[in-house]
Amino acid sequence: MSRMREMDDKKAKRELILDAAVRVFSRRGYHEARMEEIALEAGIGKGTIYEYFDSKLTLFQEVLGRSRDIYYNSLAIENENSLSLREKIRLVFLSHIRFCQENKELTRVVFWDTEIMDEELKAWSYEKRKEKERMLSEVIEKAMEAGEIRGINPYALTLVITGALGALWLPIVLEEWSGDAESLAGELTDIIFEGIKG
Amino acid sequence: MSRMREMDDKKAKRELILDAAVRVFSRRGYHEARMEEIALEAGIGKGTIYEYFDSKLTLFQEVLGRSRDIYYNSLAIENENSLSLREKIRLVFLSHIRFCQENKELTRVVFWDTEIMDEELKAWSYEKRKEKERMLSEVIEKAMEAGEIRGINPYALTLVITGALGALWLPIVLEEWSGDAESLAGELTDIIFEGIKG
Amino acid sequence: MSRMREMDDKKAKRELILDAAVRVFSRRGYHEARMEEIALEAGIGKGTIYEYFDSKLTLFQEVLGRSRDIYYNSLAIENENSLSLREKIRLVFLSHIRFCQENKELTRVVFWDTEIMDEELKAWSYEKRKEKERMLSEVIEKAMEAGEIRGINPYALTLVITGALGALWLPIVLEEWSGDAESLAGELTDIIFEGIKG
Amino acid sequence: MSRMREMDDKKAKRELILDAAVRVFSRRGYHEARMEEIALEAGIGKGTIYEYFDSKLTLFQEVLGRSRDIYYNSLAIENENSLSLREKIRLVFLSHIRFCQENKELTRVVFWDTEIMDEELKAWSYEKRKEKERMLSEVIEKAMEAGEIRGINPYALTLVITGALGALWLPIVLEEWSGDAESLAGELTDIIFEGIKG
DNA sequence: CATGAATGAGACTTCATTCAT
DNA sequence: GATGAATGAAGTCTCATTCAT
Repeated sequence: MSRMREMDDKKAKRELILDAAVRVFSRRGYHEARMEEIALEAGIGKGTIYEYFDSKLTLFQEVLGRSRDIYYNSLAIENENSLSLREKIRLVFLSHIRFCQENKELTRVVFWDTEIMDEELKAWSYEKRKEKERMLSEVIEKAMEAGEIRGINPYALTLVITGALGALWLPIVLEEWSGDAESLAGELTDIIFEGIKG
Repeated sequence: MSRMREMDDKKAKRELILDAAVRVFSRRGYHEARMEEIALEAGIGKGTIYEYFDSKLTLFQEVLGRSRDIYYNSLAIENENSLSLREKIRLVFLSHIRFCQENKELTRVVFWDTEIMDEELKAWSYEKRKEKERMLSEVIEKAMEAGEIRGINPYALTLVITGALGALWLPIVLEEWSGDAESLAGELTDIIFEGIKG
Repeated sequence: MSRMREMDDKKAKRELILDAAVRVFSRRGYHEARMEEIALEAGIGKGTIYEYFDSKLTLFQEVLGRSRDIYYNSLAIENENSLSLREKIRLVFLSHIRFCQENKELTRVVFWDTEIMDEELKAWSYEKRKEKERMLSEVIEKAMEAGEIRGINPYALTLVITGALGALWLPIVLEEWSGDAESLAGELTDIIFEGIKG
Repeated sequence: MSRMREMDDKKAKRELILDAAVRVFSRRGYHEARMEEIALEAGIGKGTIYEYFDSKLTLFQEVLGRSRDIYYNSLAIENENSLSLREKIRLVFLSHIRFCQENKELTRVVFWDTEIMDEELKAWSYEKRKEKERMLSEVIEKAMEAGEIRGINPYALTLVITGALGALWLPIVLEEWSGDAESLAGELTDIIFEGIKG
């Protein structure tokens, strides 16, 4: 076998393992994923994984890294310098939605949260979130009827608001952001109400 | 000891364990948390936890449930029916930020994602996110200079956009949302640019 | 309270614990029995058992010892020296069957071959059995000398009798056999004396 | 390694574990037996046992089941239909004594009335005993019809025979009795057939 | 003396990783 | 190189026993 072909084989088997790992990590999360299941999914022996990856953690890091790279590449906004910001943002949203729709397993690895989640807890969690969404939607529709806000898709607004909330805890908790709450709350609300159009 | 006092003690010890558990689950995540560490943190013996909670999962469920309840109660928007939507949204943002600032450990339990996160991976993850933010900020500032958008806090806009993105994968992947990508992307962009004011 | 009364109380509580222990050991066996269940059954606190018994093993040893004493006393063949061997054997069978029928819990403790058997207990158990065999052998040899029975290996007869006794508790206690004690004792004795030859 | 050899190895290791388990269960009983001790006895690692058996209980069940099968097969009286009842009974005693003498550890596992006995095992155990009794009763009744033995209660005879068998293992295994199997079997049969009457 | 909350040694079991074949 | 049987560290949980009240 030529050295070229050998390397291709080597690369191909790595790829095989990574593909299997994406699927398994996606449906089990890191801790519930078993090396044996990944090997089985890849159709190879358990020990073979260790020929290509140092450890479970290493494998996961590569899976996560590649998945995120694929995701970020799919956003592809840097190549579109001629577009307006509006168009760029629209494109980001569009690419994101399409990526998620077309790569559910990759998406799960990239955005996965709370790994344990036995069925009871999952249901409870889901209900709580739905309740929050229902509450928000109700308030939004009332405000729309009252003419306080213009006609928009309430679900889209829900996404914007809950999204900002979800994005807002990490810098505070992990990066020790300690700015002024009043100003930030005001600025966020201002953007949502007045828009950013120049 | 009076029966009254006894019950207080019983309750107090439960509370003691829950407090310790919040701290340990917060800094380790569910799987990396060790029952022994929780006991140590609470200043009690390993077996004592099992006098108050059936299992590790049960304990975590209570910690998560209580943390979320505290969080949702802190938002407290239902009692403020007289306020305008604008004011309500501002209040939600404000409460959220203040809660996160004042209850970092609780926050971590409530919003925690991807539990493994050894230091290397955490750093890598952080860098990737920062890069995304920098990129966005740059684009935003350019658009602001060009007069395409009005003068706003770029970081606030970053939060709105990345937040919406972060909120957008779960319904697609877990709830099998399969609406039209084009319309949703358009509506989201529209909200951000035009605002929602009536 | 008088010293006399105190000692009665002390004795009464020991008795209370032993009674509870017989019931629990009988239905659970040694290893599955929980000290807490014994305390509950006795209507006292868990710690109180340790005021009267050094350990679970000690408690079991006393329960086993007393149960066996009660059993052996119920056989009561030594006081009946005037009887013929045939009548003695019939009486042993009869007493055994009646004891089993009337003391199912005690019976279970006595005959349930528990695996614990620390060295001390094993020795005690062994000695008790040997004593029973010696007694039987003596009686047999006397009867043989007296010409009441023909020349046989006394040990073999001991095996047949103690064997039948050992085989006789399980159907009574576990399968709720409730036939007529007199007839069965008679039939067994008859077989042993007359043989089964046609 | 050839697939044939592999399977032999796999089987051999199972056998290795089962052998070690017989020894350890025999000298410790179920509850006092430690998985680590079994592994040590087998000269393998603790985890290896779990490659071949699901749990400690499963392992014990197989040990007990196999031991009993070996014992029951050793009795082998069903193939000897031409023999008289007297000869059959003598053979049962003989086989039993020889089995106990030659398989002390197996014997201990078979006759040591362990308290574990989960429901499945209990049912299995009960069924096996009932089967033994049925077989004996059948043989007895046939012999009675044929006039080989006189009219007696077959159940009583069953008790005498199984009782003697049950009484016969302990002196052999624990007290290292090493008398002549032929004579003892003969003497027991003689007592049962001829009776002891002078 | 009586209690039961607290304890921690020690059991079973899992599973990432190794290594002889 | 590929394999999977073997490993043992490490985790959760139990329960006899202790001891402050």
